[in-house]
Amino acid sequence: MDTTPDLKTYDLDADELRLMQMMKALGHPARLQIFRYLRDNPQCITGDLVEVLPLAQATVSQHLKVLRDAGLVCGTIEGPATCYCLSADNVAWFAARVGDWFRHAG
Amino acid sequence: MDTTPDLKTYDLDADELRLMQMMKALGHPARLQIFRYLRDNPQCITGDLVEVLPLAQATVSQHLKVLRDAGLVCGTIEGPATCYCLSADNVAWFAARVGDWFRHAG
DNA sequence: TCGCTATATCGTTATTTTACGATAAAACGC
DNA sequence: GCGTTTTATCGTAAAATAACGATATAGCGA
Repeated sequence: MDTTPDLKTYDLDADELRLMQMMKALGHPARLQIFRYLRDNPQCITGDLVEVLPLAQATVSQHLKVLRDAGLVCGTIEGPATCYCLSADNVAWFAARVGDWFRHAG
Repeated sequence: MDTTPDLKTYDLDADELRLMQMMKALGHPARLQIFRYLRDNPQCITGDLVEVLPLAQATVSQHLKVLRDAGLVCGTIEGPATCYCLSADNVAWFAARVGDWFRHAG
């Protein structure tokens, strides 16, 4: 007899989950602002972002973690501060994948 | 004297807000699955999606509303059912905008 | 008209997210 | 070592989201 459970298998694969996580990360105004700031001001530190955004330092740090976990941003310790920049490869992957996924969809 | 309030003006413009809303809408597994299904199966009805997804009918309908509000999907009444398909123009806009926004960012 | 089908919306609960102040952790100058 | 600076993390409260069953709406056929 068949022991395989009757699961619905209309699932997302690993790449699609990654894509989804990135879109979820960017689907918040503060995080899109952070992303834009890093795009326009490479190599800035957390304090620069705190100054620009209407949010507490803890909140900005939390949003940075979401962007880091999504792989869109990386921070390197620079003395007492942390220097952030976009993760070029992953951002390029994101842009390319969105192109593949959506461009010929309409 | 200066009566303008000292607002932080590092805001998102209308296009960026629209982009954000679209990414937010797609940043959920069920909605990305719905989008993919509509991409691969144009002109399907709500019931088809309910059959494929492990969610109740009400929940699928709610997700469809989010996608509609984001402008990614449109539904037209087709007899007793509703026929859904991707909003070609807006999806193309999304793909193009992501390209602009992210491609030369890394 | 009376069901029957398909779907949207309502009302509610559980979960997740967001935001903050307070507190740790780490690097540097003195 | 001792402050100072900068940032991450913790703990928590408020708000938003996700999911469901139940109900309303609308079209079509008998």
